[in-house]
Amino acid sequence: MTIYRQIHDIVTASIDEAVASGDLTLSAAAPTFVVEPPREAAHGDLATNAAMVLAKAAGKAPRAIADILKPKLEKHALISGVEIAGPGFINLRLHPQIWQNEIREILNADTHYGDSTIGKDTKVIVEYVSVNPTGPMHAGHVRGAVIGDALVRLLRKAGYDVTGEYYFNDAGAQVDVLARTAFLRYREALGEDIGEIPAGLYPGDYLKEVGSDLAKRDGDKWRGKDEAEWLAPIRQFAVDAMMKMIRSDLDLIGIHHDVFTNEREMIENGTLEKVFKILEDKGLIYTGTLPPPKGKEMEDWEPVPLTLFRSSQFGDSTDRALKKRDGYWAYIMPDIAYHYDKMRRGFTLMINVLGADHSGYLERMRPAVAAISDNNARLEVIFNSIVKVFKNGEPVKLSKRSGNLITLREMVEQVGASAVRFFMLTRDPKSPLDFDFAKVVEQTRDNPVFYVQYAYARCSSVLRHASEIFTPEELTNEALSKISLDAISTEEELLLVKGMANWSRIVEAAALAQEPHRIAFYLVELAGLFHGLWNKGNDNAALRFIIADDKGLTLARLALINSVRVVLRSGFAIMGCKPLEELRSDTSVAA
RNA sequence: GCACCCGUAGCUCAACUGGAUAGAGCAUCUGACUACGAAUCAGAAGGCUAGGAGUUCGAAUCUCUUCGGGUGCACCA
Repeated sequence: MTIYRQIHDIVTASIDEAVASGDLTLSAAAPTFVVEPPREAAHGDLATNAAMVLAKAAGKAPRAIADILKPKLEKHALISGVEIAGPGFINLRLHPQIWQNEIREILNADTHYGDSTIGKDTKVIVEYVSVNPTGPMHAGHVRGAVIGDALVRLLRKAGYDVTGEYYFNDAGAQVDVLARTAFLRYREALGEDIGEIPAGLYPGDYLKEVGSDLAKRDGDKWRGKDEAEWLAPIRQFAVDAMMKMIRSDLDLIGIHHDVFTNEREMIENGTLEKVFKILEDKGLIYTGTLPPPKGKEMEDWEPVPLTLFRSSQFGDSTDRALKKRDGYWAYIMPDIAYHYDKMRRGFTLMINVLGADHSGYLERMRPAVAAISDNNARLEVIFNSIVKVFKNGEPVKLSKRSGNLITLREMVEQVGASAVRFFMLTRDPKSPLDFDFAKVVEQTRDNPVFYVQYAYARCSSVLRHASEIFTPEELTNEALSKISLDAISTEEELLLVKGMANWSRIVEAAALAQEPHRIAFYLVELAGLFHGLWNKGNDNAALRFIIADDKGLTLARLALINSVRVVLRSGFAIMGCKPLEELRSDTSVAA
């Protein structure tokens, strides 16, 4: 149990006690209150707003309620001081042993430290990347990929039952274009001069290999044949090749989805008809005419009766067409069917990570999910804004046409997977992000990636030195968790421990908010606490971690060091970054 | 026209989802290396949280509104 929860229980008990003794009368159930670290360290170790939120139900001023609770809290063994401050905050001071024990907790739990169970009854699917299989992953895809993967890891740590999924569209017009380009490359591989790739097809060289592989497999079997004959098999071949390429790109940054789902299979096995029938049975389908689109010049628009879904009953601004005028499915239908499939598989929380250019998606899909699940499943979308790429301080234009598109591979090769991942998580997904190649590898305070890695490397450095004095057996987490930690008592040391004790709260808050970037901010903060403590040792040799003539003190401080390493590793694990033991000038920040 | 997102120190961003005196880094100014790695640390200065109104014990956060920026708004995929 975390310290916060222990204290929360104690406060609850003191409220109950006050009610039982008649000191406090509540006209309603006690509302939820929080126990959290105060903004100002001078206010104590923990603070609660309990007295303030009780004010209404108790019909008393917050400070008066605090006065009633204060003596009851003071009696408690864990609490060394109680102060009432400001509008009615109750500030608590805890005995140092609490924090010393927290170090033991960390050492014992190892990277499971901070694990939570808040998600244990929720089956959640995170759909991310989902890039169409028409080319390699490029810079524009990386942010969403990293956010999605970090979210999967974060939710798992918070106890959710998580599936990370990739959904690819292998049934639309784009993959036909892919197939035609592949066919051209195939003819090229057979020795034909195909000239320039015509506009509208995919110009990239990556399809040359697909063409030659196809020639290798099938010989000249398709040459001179009608498109009707070769389109389907070559499309399949090309899509498989693209997915293979994308998966190896994703592997470069450590991303491995649990499930890959494709659109074609869903269309072919009749899911769309089935879902349509379900909506029809619910009375949500009718034939009608949509108003003309607003804000766009539509010269060829004319009112046409279409098969519509009553999505406005579920909060949409308009009903949506499910069939085109030619009677074939509208593009939204496979999406609805896909989300039906997610529901059928038992997911009650569906999170999609999408680029900000899909902002209209949520308005359309939420009603559909509500309708097919009878409001039992919730759809959330994390929109991530564009990443502006800079090289040598100059913005790099990303365009498929001009061919100067920066690939994921290029990014990873230049700065390393860990640095790419960490950097992508140093901002709220909604804000635009500048990715400057020079900045990401810069070894200064200004670069959060470096700053956190440096803290970890410093910890490791101390342990390397310590291993000259102590045996490996003396330095295991298990051994260190058993020694006396009374010596961990300076303000800076305790501040660091308090920072680490926050880890579980950060994990829970970040998971509930579905905001993995908070982990990055936390790590930077924790690294700062550590660097601060380290420098005390520069000012005063008695505060260094290794004190040659005091083995007991040194071991206690090594326990602290090890616990810092544990928490940093635990955080890195969610970020998907590899901690570095050493950062020599001849090695990169990147891992 | 409508919807969604954003607007916080000169710059880049936080603020634990309604809490106390709004915090960090960069840049500016002061200080700390016979190095458990100073690639760091300590300090100073910097704010009408875009403007206005409301909700309540309490607002950067919630509501309304004005302004400014981004994205999207088809039977396309």
